[in-house]
Amino acid sequence: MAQVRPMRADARRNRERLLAAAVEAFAAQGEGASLDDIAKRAGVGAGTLYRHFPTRRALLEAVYSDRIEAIAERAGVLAERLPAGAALVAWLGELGLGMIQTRGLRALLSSSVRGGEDAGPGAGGSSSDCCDPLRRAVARLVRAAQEAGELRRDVGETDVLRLVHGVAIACGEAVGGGSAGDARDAGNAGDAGDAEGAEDAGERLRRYVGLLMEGLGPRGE
Amino acid sequence: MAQVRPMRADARRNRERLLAAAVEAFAAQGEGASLDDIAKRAGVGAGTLYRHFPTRRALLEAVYSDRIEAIAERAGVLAERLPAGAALVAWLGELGLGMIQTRGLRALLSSSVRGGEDAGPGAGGSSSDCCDPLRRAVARLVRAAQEAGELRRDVGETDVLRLVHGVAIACGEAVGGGSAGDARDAGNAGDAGDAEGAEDAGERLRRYVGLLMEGLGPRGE
DNA sequence: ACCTGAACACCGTTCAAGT
DNA sequence: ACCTGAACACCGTTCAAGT
Repeated sequence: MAQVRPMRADARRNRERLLAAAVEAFAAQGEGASLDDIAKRAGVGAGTLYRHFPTRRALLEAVYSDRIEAIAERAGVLAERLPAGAALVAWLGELGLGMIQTRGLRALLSSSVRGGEDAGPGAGGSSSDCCDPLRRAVARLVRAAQEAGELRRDVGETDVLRLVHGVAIACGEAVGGGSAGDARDAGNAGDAGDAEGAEDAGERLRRYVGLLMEGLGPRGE
Repeated sequence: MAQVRPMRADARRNRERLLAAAVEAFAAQGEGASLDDIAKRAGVGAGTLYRHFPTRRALLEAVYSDRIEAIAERAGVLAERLPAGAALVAWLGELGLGMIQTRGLRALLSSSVRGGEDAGPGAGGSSSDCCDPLRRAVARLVRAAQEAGELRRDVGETDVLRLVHGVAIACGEAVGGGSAGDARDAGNAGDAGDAEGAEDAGERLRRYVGLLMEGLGPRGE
């Protein structure tokens, strides 16, 4: 499963450089950043990028897999410290926050959760997916919350993951991300009686996750 | 505001042809369809496309504005026939269905609802937006539902619009859309106890809107 | 075994030249 | 007043030639 022979020194170095350039590029330009540009900034030929990362998705995964695993591991911590329902809410908040702060992360979960589309060319069955740790994490939290009677039993992990993803999309970009044209707190403020003045994406996320969880609570079960 | 002088005959004809080609292209390839291709299929030069529709968004709006207005008008009909809360739910279902069936529609509402990003280059303030009819429609339904005590008062039209948009994203593509590689009912079925066998995006949408509305109901107000 | 960079196909956008 | 299509800059991807 792991590399049998260690990589040649120059290959290893090029890989590092590519990853470093990609981190910067994705942060600055979003998940659609020019691959050619990344190769150039890394000081390697375009072919070298493709040799190490055959698809854009492969590069995205390499860049964000650590982050994804870190988020997944938070599930265990929260599950220990909080009652099942609260742990689920808290974890969904953290996941959502990660997604609104990091476009690349959102793109990755997006293509994983929506199935098909662009889940990678080699995705015959479900095979393995960099978001599997998130899947496992949410599965545990969901099951625990259901057993504690704090979550309706007719929703699955995929439902929850999908809904959080949707909610994160709904919240819009976090400010200070990097794109041009910030400082737009006006927008549609003073709409009607909207509780929405200078609220930012993070606050919105918390609010929406809260609403969602009320809908997910055990009704007249 | 409207065209002062009527368009020259050839210009008018080219416009029609472009629109027809765009409808087909967006339906087949999604909102990212090649503009060059659209011009070619319409039998006009690339410059002509840009003369009539200076941005991709302008073309999208021209293609889908009728559809948007039709959806907005449904709000009035539903408001007459149903209690306020039910009317809102039904209308959100229709809007969501439109979005999961028509990628171009989703793209349009997306850039309108998420503010910023690509709301068009000439968007200084909020100016006018092709989704304004939807805004007005949802505003009426929301207000009515709140006055009837069937919707919490701390959510605004924009919240509701955003949430439906998110839910539609969460549902994924409708089958039979046009993309390659359908017939994927397996995917992650048999997950755990997931109520998710061969469920399609439409059913999911209804389910999610239902969940959402339970969360939006007046809690212990 | 790995790297380079030219080559190809494609796309969006502009603009001088036409009618 | 409108149209055409060549031209330009850019991007993703491949592959022969190098070391």
